[in-house]
Amino acid sequence: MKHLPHKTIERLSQYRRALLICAAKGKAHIFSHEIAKIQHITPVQVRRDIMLIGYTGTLRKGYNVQELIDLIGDIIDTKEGLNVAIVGIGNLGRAMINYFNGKRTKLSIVAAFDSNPDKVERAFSGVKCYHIDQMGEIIKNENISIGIITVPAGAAPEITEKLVNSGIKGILNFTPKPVNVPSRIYLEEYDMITSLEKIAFFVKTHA
Amino acid sequence: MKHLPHKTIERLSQYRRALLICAAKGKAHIFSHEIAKIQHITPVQVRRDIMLIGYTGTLRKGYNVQELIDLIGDIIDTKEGLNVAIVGIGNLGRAMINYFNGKRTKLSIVAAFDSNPDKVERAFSGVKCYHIDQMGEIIKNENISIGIITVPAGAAPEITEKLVNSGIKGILNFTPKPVNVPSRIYLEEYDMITSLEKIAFFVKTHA
DNA sequence: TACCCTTTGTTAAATTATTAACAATTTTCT
DNA sequence: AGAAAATTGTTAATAATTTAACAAAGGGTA
Repeated sequence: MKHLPHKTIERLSQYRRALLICAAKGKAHIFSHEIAKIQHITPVQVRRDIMLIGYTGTLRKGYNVQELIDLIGDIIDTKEGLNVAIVGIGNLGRAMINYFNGKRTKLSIVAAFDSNPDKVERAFSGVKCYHIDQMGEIIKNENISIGIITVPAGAAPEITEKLVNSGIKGILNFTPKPVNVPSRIYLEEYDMITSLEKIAFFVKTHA
Repeated sequence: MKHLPHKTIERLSQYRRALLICAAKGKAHIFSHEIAKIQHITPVQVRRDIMLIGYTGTLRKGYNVQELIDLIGDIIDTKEGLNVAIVGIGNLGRAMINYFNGKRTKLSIVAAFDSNPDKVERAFSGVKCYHIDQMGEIIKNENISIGIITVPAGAAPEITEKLVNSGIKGILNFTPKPVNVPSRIYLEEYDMITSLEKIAFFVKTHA
């Protein structure tokens, strides 16, 4: 299989989540237009994405829900799963942990870090919190490959550097401050304010 | 001015934030490559975005920081500002409120809603929480145009419907469940799990 | 002055992403 | 059997986005 576009990867993740819900309801097959409806996109796009991963449905029944779930899993997940750490146990950090607890996934948050002594050595929704200075050690011992940054913006560069030095492979930065990482590390950044300002712009102009 | 691309709007919001920091440091002028460095993009893209909004820098000094901030404000903000409500006072909802409190911006979170009686009538970081049943009334009285959904996924469709019926203009949905809105309403959705799974994929394939 | 360096503004090209179009296939109905 | 309807898979077309290329301008310097 050749390159899968970034956007396709994102949609596959979302298809899988929708499919898992369908599977739980006992639905065995699904049509492209049904998936499309759930995700507010076009059926063509769904078929195209599915084509790109080399799966084939049947003409009258559509796609086999479980097969598609499994195939997307083969593409996105690693067999053993990946371990995740969260840095910064504020409201956002706790939200992430809670968010994850329900889901069954190949990604597990296995450690948290914070600089506040009141938080270290405590567990948050089952995830133990360590002091930031222990980051290098824990990340290596626990084989953690992804770090989520949910600290205040000012601390982001320093935390990023620590994560990079600890041998992390991917980073999700939720602070509004863009951070720099070596090109071997995959970086994703999301900024809530930007999302809101974008909505504001379109509300304003569409009015 | 003609259509500004979505991506340009997102970047303008980010440029402005970077520029505000520069201005606070007393920097009066900035080059496209400096902005680009901060945002990890190319200088050409910065110049192109700035061209699209009709601003012009000077050849030897670059762009005037304050002028650019003001112009981006003219584009993104409304003069009087927009009011925002947050629905669901869990960790994520509180994170959003805290996030906003520091920033000076034309968007203000003026109300929160929750179904938990222990939370209603309380204030969270200065934002008063009402019962969900009061949504229609409060949104009209407070002239709220944007709603942020931070409830558990299962409740998302019902909350969305209430927001729509209350006359909201834009929605930011943080639940993993895609919601349906009439086309007159601007909808933005963000799903943390998708972001993480995307990172996982690239960590896996880039290894 | 004449040349070099830097930076903007902008057009053109390339790339990426989405949408349209449609042949092929299977089922259902008459 | 033959026609009609629905759906997939795929190629072609379109649209959106990014990147490249480069002329023009200004300032420094020998």
